[in-house]
Amino acid sequence: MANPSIKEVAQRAGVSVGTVSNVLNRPWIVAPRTRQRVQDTIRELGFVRNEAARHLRAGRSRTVGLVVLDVANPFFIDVARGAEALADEHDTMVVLCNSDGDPHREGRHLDQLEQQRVMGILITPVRTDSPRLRSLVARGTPVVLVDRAAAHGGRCSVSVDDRLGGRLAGTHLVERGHRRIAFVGGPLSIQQVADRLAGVTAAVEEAGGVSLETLEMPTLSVAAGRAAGERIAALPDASRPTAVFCGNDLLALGFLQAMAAQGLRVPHDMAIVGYDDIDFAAAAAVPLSSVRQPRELLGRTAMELLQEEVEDPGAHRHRQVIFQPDLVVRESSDLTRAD
Amino acid sequence: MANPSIKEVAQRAGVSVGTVSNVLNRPWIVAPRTRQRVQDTIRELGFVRNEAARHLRAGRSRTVGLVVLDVANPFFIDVARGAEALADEHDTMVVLCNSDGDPHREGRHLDQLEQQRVMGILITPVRTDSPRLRSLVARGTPVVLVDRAAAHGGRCSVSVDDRLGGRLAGTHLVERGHRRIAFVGGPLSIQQVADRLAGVTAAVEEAGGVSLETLEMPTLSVAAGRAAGERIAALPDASRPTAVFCGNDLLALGFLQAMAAQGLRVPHDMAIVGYDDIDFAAAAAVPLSSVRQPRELLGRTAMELLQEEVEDPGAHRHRQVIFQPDLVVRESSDLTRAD
DNA sequence: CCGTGCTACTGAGACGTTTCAATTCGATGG
DNA sequence: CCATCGAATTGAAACGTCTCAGTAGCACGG
Repeated sequence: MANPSIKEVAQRAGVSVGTVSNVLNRPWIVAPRTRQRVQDTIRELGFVRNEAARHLRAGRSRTVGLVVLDVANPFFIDVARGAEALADEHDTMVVLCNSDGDPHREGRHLDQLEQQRVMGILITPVRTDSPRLRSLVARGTPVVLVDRAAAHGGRCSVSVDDRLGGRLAGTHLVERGHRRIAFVGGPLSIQQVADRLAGVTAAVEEAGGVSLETLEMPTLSVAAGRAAGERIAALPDASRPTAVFCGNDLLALGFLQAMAAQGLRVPHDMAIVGYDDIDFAAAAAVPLSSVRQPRELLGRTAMELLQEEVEDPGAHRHRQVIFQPDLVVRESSDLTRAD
Repeated sequence: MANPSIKEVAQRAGVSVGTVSNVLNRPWIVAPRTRQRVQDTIRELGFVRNEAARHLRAGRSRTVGLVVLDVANPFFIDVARGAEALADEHDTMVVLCNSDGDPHREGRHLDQLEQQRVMGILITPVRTDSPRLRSLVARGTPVVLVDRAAAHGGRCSVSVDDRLGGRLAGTHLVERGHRRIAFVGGPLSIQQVADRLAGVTAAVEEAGGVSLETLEMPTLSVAAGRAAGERIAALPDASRPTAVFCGNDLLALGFLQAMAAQGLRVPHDMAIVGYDDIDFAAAAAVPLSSVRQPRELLGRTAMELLQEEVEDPGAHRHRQVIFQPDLVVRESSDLTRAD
């Protein structure tokens, strides 16, 4: 009635369970006649392998967990696509988990994934070095950090040079003549955000005579960007920055909306540079300048490192891959393109 | 060394495996002293439950599969969030799978999910009634259709009245005086798209004296929308439609970009109405009018129906829940709001 | 006809958990 | 002191698969 097992297939086909298993896993060692008979029976009975049993037997599953900070951010979706593309080639499944920037949620997902004995975990952690993550690794689950460099050599990581990204944005704005710049970021406890700030700070300091003020928002969302925009728009003209560098594109989009709502023109009254260069950045009210990251490549490379580690843990040496971002200048920070 | 099992915990704590299992699952029946001792041992050894074994024993997993047409579409991400919110309350995990509109990919995901013996599957199927899905149900995996009404009473479904949505958009454009309207849609094999077209068609026919032309694109993506926009922009002024209704917001955003690139003003030269009202619609170059669907509620309700079915299959009666969409008018179709 | 070597197949054991009937152990009451 | 009872604990079976040592059968050469 319910799902037939390998045993029932064996019985019906008149062979042993071992033979059915062989048909499934190493068909070439089974005589063609037998193989055919078993395959027919499988179809007839509608037999479906029980992954849980395989998994229990094998000790490890064929699943990889991917824990991201925000599924609503298309940046992470692209990272996931990259990871999944490679996973497909390895007959592996990717489970996407959303921590939403909450360490507690992150912990819950890690628990679940560890209980599932996943092959490994790709994660953009909420905090840099949680003990939870450390114990995970200690107990034998390979972890690859995504979009964040590993502090120690204890694990692999794939990241983008966020300091450089911040510097690119800062230098660009300084070169366009801005002397009052604001940085709108998410919580500085997120390493990427802190690094981007450090980058823009360095660029500004080198330039000299340029002020940089920081607005730390609780999240990296469109709503937070809108709130930040409203606060900045409320400043008197004289003290209001003329350019803003946002910690990611969601913030930038929100900020842009606020500018429109408050009647400030972009880029005339306010230049904006975002981060990530998500697809929607180019489609915004005013096309957004943004620091581009190789999103899919990030995910794909992380999965590559993980597969490498899983396939030969002995030979594997942890590596820190760091990509370079580049700046895409569009209308939001370029007066020459504006009407 | 490796992950300790319940057996090693039992040994170390000087109890039987049954007792450890009881501490884990029904702690109240274990004497406090023993319970404490076992819990200490668990912590000491870093014991982590093996979900595969539980699952094998239990016969079914605590996971639900959610198969969507396009993860890059924020609409489905919101649906997923709604589903996950409820899943959390039931201590259930959601696995998000992306069919990308490809029946083959969809089939692969369904195979994987069935092998995992998931509790159930929430799916926006590529085609209306695939045999693959039917056999899944026949073999005992509960399926709830999402964003699509079930043709027969054989399963639950949660959907939005797409015909009504199309009608709202059509009526709106007709009322604004448009007499040449275009529908830009994804493949009409997708039921939602066909229904939206049917709705707008009905609205146009009722109005009389209004022409509707259809442009069927291969996908519901920003790129496809851009391509559609370029084709329509290339038409001579006299025969070019003055308004377009796009099958979803991604198409609409792409279409909007093409208008800007070709020098056509929105809404003056071309009015645009999208579908889904994703968050980015409001942040577009010209804020998009769009037909809004209760995205999270869609996911949450689907999960509710599934849980209901799983918890008491006997008492469960399949239901078709249908929500009403509504139209959000913004600048892209409203001359009075444009500068 | 026997030994050898091969191919094809068999069957038991193990993976880690849950469950449940069976057992042990004290305490209580007669 | 024995019978009884309840609480606490035990131990084995079962879930479905894979693996591996073993067996059967056959062909071939000597």
